[in-house]
Amino acid sequence: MNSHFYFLWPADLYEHERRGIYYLWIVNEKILEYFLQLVPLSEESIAILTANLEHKTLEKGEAVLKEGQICTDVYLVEKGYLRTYYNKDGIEINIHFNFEGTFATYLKSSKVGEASAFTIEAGEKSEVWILSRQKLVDLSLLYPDIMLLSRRVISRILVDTSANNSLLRIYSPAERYQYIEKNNPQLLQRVSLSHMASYLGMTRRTLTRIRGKK
Amino acid sequence: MNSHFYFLWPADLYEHERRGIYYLWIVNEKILEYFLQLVPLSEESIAILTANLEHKTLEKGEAVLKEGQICTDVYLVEKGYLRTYYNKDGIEINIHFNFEGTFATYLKSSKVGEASAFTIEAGEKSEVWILSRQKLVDLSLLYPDIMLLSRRVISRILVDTSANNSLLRIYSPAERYQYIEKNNPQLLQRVSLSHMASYLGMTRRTLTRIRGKK
DNA sequence: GCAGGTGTGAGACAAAAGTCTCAAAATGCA
DNA sequence: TGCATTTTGAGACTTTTGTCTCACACCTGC
Repeated sequence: MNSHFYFLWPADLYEHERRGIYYLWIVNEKILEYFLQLVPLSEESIAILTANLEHKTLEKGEAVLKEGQICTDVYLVEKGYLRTYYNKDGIEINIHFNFEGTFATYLKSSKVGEASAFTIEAGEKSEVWILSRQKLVDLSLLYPDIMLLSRRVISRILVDTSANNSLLRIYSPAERYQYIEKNNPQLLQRVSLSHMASYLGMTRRTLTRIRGKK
Repeated sequence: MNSHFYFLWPADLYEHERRGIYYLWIVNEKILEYFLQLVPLSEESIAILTANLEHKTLEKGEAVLKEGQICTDVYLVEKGYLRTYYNKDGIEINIHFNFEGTFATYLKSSKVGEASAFTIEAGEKSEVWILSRQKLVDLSLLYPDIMLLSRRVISRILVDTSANNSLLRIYSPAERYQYIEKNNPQLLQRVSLSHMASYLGMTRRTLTRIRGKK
């Protein structure tokens, strides 16, 4: 995709370029919806955004971001899910799971450029769309609706990741499991119990004990 | 403070009004610095912002936001500290502590208007400045630098509150204590052990055991 | 169908954390 | 200074969670 062309002269698109964008629009209808759920976008902004998305197919276990790398992109999950984990002495501790329609990135002190403490990889065979954070900033300066979108995306990521912030503090292990069972059952259906255990801040043994008691 | 006057005709301030603002500016030099650390502001924006700040002195245990209330403001701590806690069956579980120069609010799904699950009260005798979130939004539309400020404030709050997000998941109780000891020692100096315990996701007994072992 | 990898459930024991309690220490205030 | 309140440290015991282990079920590809 010749994204620079769109970036520099968005108003000057040739007809065949427009057709190209229209084609993309059809292909990524679902993805577009995810953006439009956050904020209404003009046709031009949609074209620019779509042109700047990069598609990637990930096999299970394939990483989009590895520990120590610098995270320059935002990942939007189309299919499958991304698993964010921390490696503690060879043991993976799951921090977050991103399912269809959600955004993932490594945000630390809200700056681009800090080495990631986490690895983000596909939990199952997945389709993701990659959006450069720098490009998002650049486009924000030109398009007010993209500025809004960029705020919402980052804000959504932060709210999502901190949603379970107090879970471990407030609830007992059994209560945490019940909370997920009630509020996020798809987690239990799609994520293995071993992964759930570290996500819930307990060992696999404790988790099976809780499940057994019911 | 006749904040509406400034809000509607910021450029038309009378001389004595300007003097009023100048006076405020002197009084809140420290507060102003907290804003300027986040983003450079024009003199006009500073005047508007300062005129829209409301000062409050809080006794220890006095709340700025109670569970069930709707949080419409952002609180900036000048002196003392704010304690955010969740009430679980009569037991207070501490979620966050806000010291001098930090911002507190109840952010849930980044919307204004959801009843707060937490109470925010003074942990010691405190001086706070209150800024309406709605006003921040309104001013953002008029002043680009306040728009930036508003983003930074919210983003700062989110990053701060989610900084310890993975602490409970990744570290053992003893490691959590050591982490705080190393990265946030003022917490241990100013917050009582009972409050620290629930913040660290353990009981007071466990915390004293950890401290005793050193 | 079968071999090999992956995920799961549970027993046995060890270790850690929680509960209840109370006396000592620290703090605040008149 | 002295009294009342709050905060803390720790003993004794119970309950929960973790560690190590192994057998079994379930896929998947050959």
